[in-house]
Amino acid sequence: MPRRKRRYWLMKSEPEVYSIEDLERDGQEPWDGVRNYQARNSMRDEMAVGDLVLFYHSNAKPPGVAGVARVCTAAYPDPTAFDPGSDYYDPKSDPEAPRWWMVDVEFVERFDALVSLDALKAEGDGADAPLAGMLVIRRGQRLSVQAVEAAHFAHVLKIARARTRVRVR
DNA sequence: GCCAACGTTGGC
DNA sequence: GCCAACGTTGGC
Repeated sequence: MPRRKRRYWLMKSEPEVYSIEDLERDGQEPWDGVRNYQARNSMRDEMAVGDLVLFYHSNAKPPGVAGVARVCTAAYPDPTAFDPGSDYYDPKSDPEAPRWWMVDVEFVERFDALVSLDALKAEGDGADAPLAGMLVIRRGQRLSVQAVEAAHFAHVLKIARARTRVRVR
């Protein structure tokens, strides 16, 4: 059986809650608390170990991609849904038929400079732009776990690398 | 702090 | 099954 092609993702986190620096420190983190069905479906049905993730800082000044993570577990039921003491408790999620699923992600890299939403938008403006059609730059896009095209993922890395080179020289 | 976008809920 | 009301996200 041919190996499944690696997929690419963008996952949002408010840095005040959990940042790329936190992930760098911790090494690995359970991505619990997602309570949106589309995001749940992505994690439960489409993610696989080894997939790469753009780690996006939302509700930040400025917002943008702060680094890269990697999916490091298969999907499993989100235990916070069963915990009455958790902010993410969902009394309608039954351990026998879990409603909410999650994966763990591990640290890969922290960009030297944030690739800001403005920078993404600047490269996504126009039909032939490198990031044209990227979901995160669309106005009103709230989905916290988004699929990213391989070419878009590569281009975001290219932006980050270009900045590093300038900074380091 | 405002508010556009949009997902969810619940009445019917 | 429609849709108005409501709640949340998240940029600005």
